[in-house]
Amino acid sequence: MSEENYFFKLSAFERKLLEFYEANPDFMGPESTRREVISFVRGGLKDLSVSRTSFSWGIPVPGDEKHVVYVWLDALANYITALGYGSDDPADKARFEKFWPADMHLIGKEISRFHCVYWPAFLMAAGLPLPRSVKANGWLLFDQGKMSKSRGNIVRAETVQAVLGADALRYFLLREIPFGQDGGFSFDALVQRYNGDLANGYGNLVSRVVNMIHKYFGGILPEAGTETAAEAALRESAVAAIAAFGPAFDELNFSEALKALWVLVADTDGYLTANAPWKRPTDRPEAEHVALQARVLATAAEAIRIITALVYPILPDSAAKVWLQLGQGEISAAAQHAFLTQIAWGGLKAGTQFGEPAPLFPRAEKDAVERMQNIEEQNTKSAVEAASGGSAAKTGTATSVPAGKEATVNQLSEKQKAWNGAPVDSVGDEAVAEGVAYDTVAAAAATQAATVPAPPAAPQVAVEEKQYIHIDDFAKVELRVAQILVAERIPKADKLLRLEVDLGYEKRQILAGIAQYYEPEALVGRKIVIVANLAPRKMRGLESNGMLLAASLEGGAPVLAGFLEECPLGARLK
RNA sequence: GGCGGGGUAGCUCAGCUGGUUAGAGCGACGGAUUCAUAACCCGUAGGUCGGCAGUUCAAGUCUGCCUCCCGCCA
Repeated sequence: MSEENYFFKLSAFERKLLEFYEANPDFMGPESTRREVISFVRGGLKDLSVSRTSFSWGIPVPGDEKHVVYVWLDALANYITALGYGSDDPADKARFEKFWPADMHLIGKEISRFHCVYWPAFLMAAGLPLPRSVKANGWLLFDQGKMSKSRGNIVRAETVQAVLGADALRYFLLREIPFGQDGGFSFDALVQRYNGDLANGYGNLVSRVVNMIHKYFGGILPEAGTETAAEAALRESAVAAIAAFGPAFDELNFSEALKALWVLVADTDGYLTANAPWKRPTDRPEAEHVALQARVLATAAEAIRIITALVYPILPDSAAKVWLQLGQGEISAAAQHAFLTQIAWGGLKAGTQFGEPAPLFPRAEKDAVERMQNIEEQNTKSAVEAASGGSAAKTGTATSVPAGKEATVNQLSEKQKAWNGAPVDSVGDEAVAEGVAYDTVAAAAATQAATVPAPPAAPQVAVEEKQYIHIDDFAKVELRVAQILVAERIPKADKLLRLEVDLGYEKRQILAGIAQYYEPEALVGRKIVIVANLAPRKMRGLESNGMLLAASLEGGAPVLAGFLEECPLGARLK
């Protein structure tokens, strides 16, 4: 078969590209990718076919519309056209000026050629600045024997989030898998990391120190007093952790950064045990013991403060809790003022009122793995059902999406071995805005971690003009007691839960936007209040008949309405 | 088939320009302890560093061949 194509004269850029790589050693990473790409270019570049006439879907070539632009030329160009390149609108132009060149394209390693060779050549040809760097991460592989029974051997981020929390997933991906390398994902490994590093390590350390400060000093941070050799050693350990963490993080070497930081966790644990502030030898005078307790606990708390500040990008939810326990307020505010990047020993002030101790990472029990597998299995089943009939569009997008996400998913499901969860839904948009290409969940998590989370919106108290309603208006609302029979997550919907409730006289399906706050399993059997005469509505293809009542807090978790005494199903509230 | 990256203790990985008994964490086992999330602390566990050959006074660490895994390309 033959057809007429337009070609991009890639061969003309061979030398320029090699010179560029030479002059910008940090452009590509990790090192393996860099070598691979350079060696590829040295091997000679052929001109690249960039149009097709054999089909019509795609963007017509200007001036020769029987051709459509084919794959990588248009795909890569999206990085800049999405930012406003080529537009006459001043706002678009300004946006392009502001965001281009991108600081980093974060991609999967299999598409490094397109981002490290073709894309720079296209930009050179157009006279545009090149992205400052392209970093390629590896794959997440699945433990074959364990999970790939049915065809759907993917794991969704929500599954892990539901059982262990999003922090746990971020931590696992960034700690377990050295950047750039392939890494295996398994629920066992995840739980092992979670229990070992988070529950037994960081979480337990925070717990013992905060508890003792409450127990021995009423929750008020005591004055550390004079430093002894032991405190000096811990301080030096903290300084070393700070020094190691930043550079490793900047190089995307998250696993090394975390490893270095966890040395401080272990040192702090060891320091506590060695000084045993909970035990007073009989020959130690009371006053002396109190001084020791003060010194040891204040020092350990300071180490925790350092650990927490550094780990914040990776464990944002947990770090925020610890920050409160340390009496430091909202960590997002500290992050905004760059307090966290200027972290140095000695930030805690004596006299600070500590918050209440609260568990950070409850130890995962043996059933955690099973629970995640069950959730995943159910999701897979529903996904398969939902997918039947809607696969036509898939093939088309697989070849034209630049970031490789769709392409990746397809390849993986073919090969039945890689893991690919659903990224948090906001990631996609941010990726475009920042000119960052996403690939696997690891990449998404990595970048999420590298980005300081946005501060929560300021609490808003709605001041509304008071409008009275008549009793008849209220009577129109049919509130009834219902019991939840079934609760399950809906594939690709991170907020919605599908509930089946029993009203005594009938059963019905209700969709509720509480998936981020309630675990489906925990809801089954609960008696709740629903609006029984709300007009039915379809969401995600499922019909919702009614709604459930919950106290809703601005930016906070909802609290389902319930009863203290027993009451029959279907009973009307009025 | 071509190019590139990998194969180090049960698991996940460190090991710079070759140099004393090959390391860390987890897991396992033994001990100690109770502030803490059956957590923490201490100690033990001995892996022919994928295989073979070579260079060298000396090789996971350099060279060649082989083998297995992975990516890109054909």
